[in-house]
Amino acid sequence: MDRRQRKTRRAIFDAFTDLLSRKEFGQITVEEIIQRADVGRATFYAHFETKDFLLRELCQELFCHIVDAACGQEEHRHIFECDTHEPVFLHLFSHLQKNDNNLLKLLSGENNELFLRYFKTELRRLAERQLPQFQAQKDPRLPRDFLVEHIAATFIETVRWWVNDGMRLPPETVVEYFYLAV
Amino acid sequence: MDRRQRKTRRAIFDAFTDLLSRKEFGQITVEEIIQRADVGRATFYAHFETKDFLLRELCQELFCHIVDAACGQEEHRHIFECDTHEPVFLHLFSHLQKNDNNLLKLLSGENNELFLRYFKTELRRLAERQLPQFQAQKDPRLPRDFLVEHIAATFIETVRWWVNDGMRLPPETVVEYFYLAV
DNA sequence: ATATTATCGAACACACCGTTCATTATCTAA
DNA sequence: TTAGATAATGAACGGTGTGTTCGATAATAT
Repeated sequence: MDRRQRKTRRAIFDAFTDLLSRKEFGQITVEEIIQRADVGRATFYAHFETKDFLLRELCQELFCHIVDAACGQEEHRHIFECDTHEPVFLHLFSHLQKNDNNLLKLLSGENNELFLRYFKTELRRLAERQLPQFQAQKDPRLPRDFLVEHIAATFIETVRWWVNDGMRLPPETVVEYFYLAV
Repeated sequence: MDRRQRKTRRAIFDAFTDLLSRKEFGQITVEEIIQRADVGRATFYAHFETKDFLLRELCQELFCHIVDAACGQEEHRHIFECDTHEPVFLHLFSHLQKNDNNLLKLLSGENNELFLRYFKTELRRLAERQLPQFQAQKDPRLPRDFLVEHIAATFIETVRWWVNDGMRLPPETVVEYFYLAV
């Protein structure tokens, strides 16, 4: 990939995450992004079809890494610090607490449908892998897909609750709540 | 209230729910609403500050009724059919299945943050009332507000799962899944 | 019957979107 | 190192939707 492309791409990503830390996704305009990134309007659209695609790519970068790291698939570069040998979900909570990237604010924000969809998609993948561990505790009458959905949703709600509270609790406590709830 | 006001208000509500059954909330424009409602632009804004406020009022009408009916508080008019003596959550599922009003499509749609917030707010109210029934089954270490949040979220996710599946299952089965999951 | 109040309709300024294009800068491969 | 390819620039454009304004008109209440 051309160095010029990499540079503008990074500039846009940086400007975007910076803006995300200040205001709602829905309130952010392409105008603002390109101004902060110091990039031409046409250039932005040469890289991303719309604002939504920008978010999608950002999320994919983050979630894919987090979940794959949690699964012990170390094929991705480690931009984030993490300790791979903790139990999976604890690892996730730690990871989220360590390198927030301002993305978690999306969880408690207003117009974050897209963000949550991407997050949930990755969590479903994870829940699928970890399913036996939960099936053991739960009633066998529950349909498999229902259970997967439930685990993913409960995880997200737990994170949301945690974030709204300012992430004061240590990951060890939160993961305990998660396991007690789910 | 002036009969004219009631008429336009109803016209707008009708046009809006009609549109909701066809397309995403985010894709609906004020333009479309007033055209379908056959109402002047200025008139719309005389009634509702924005599109979001319109949704809010619609949701409040529906959810307040449903939850209050479920709680046995019969102070509201009964626009919807319902059988008040079933257990609360079963009652809710039945209610949702009976008079969909196209609102449930919002649960599985794309840009429904607002709708979900209103729904969840009402469900928290309900969960608060029903809390003892759940606390008995759950570990006492779980913080009260965490548990309330968890119940509300699990209910919504259950409904969402049900709706996405075409609401094929009878309310009795769904409520069983809900109780097994939560 | 009259004063009030809602609606109309047309226009307005505004904000943002996504695209186009000619020009300039930067890269890559020979 | 140079020639050809590729990317970024900047300015402008048409389009769509928003929310507001205002005088004129029609329905309502008392």
